[in-house]
Amino acid sequence: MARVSKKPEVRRKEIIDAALSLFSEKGYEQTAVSDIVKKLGVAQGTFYYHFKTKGEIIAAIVDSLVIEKVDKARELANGGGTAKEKLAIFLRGSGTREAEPMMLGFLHHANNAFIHQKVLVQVVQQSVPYVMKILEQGAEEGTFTIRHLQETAEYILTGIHFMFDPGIFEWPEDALTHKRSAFMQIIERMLGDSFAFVPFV
Amino acid sequence: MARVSKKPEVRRKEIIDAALSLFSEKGYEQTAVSDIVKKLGVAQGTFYYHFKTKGEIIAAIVDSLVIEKVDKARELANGGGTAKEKLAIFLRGSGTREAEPMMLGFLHHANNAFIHQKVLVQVVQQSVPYVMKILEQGAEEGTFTIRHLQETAEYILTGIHFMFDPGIFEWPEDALTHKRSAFMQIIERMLGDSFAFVPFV
DNA sequence: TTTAACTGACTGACAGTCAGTCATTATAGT
DNA sequence: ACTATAATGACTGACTGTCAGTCAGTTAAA
Repeated sequence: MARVSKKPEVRRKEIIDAALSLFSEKGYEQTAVSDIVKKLGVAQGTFYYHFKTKGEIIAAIVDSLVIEKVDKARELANGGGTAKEKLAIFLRGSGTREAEPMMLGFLHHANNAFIHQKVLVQVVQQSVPYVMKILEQGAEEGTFTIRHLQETAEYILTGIHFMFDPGIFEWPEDALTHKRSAFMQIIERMLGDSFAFVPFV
Repeated sequence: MARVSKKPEVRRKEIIDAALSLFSEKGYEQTAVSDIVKKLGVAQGTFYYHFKTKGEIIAAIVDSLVIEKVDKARELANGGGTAKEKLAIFLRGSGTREAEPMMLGFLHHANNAFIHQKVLVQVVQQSVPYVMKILEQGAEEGTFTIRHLQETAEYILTGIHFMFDPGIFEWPEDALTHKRSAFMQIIERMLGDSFAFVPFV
């Protein structure tokens, strides 16, 4: 075969892209390394020159997904607006078809559940500081009163990322809108948002 | 080989038990069907006489785990005590070493993440009615005031089962006690528990 | 000339198959 | 009641196809 040498970074990216596309179609388990290299027109050894195992390619994909999602949380926390607005945006943008670059089909394939879970746990844990920042801002603005800052942030993130992820809980499409607004209200009360809820004492 | 015929229910149970024990040691992926039948001293065909695929044995295991956990929620909901007490018991009993029969080692093996997830989702969804019942009781007792009954139950269950499951989030042992009590307080406020929290208005 | 990227045939392990075996149980003939 | 015979269904184990991972050797580029 006509042999082409490329810089490792370039080849790695090619391999990752091809893998991602196949994982989206067939799922991780159902995609053979031989499928990936066939799609690229390289030998199987090439794959193993750049990646130690088939699983290692997942680590690479997971990392890039996590970074992307956590970045959004950071930007939101550091951007402008009231805490309440930021939180609403955060909720609105979760569990939707958009937001994902092209990984959507890949992550939500039933066979990739465990990768999905890894991503979510990482995203939740790494986003905690940014949500805490938003909550602190809300406290300063007088909108929120919070006792357990970190745990509250963790719990909100868990709700957003696990409950509203279409790959975990598969809520019917029409129930989602209602669920999301209910969730927003529940969280507002959790945050002691005095403008959102007056207890009936 | 000396051939022994047994009733399918008996054989199935034998196979499930052997599989469970091996999954605990080595994980699901790392256990070959040939390992399972070797342990039992039967032929490989016997396995495939009783189960269509290797994966099917998981469905059987998952089902029995789910039933067991959901049963506990139902008993709690139908038993005696105030709603607040019941909720406390529910929180206390989650994410601990005990409570599990022998599946512990099996579910928390890193290689079984996806089975674990299936169990959790099923448990959450099937427990919702029982937690709702507890919340309704709390409303009647005047302890709780709740707007979105179902969503609140879903969110509480998600918190309990995902956040506090040692196989998903791996919190350090000493942080757990504090986290659990913080979680209880967050939930009490979420439920508008007027005896637990007075907003600083 | 050296080195780093690449090759592709090969290996071992595994999930799943299948044609056939044997123990058990039901039925019929005496 | 007491066998012979048939039918059933649990069980066998050698076999197949597929796949992750290996490695000794090849070639393009620096």
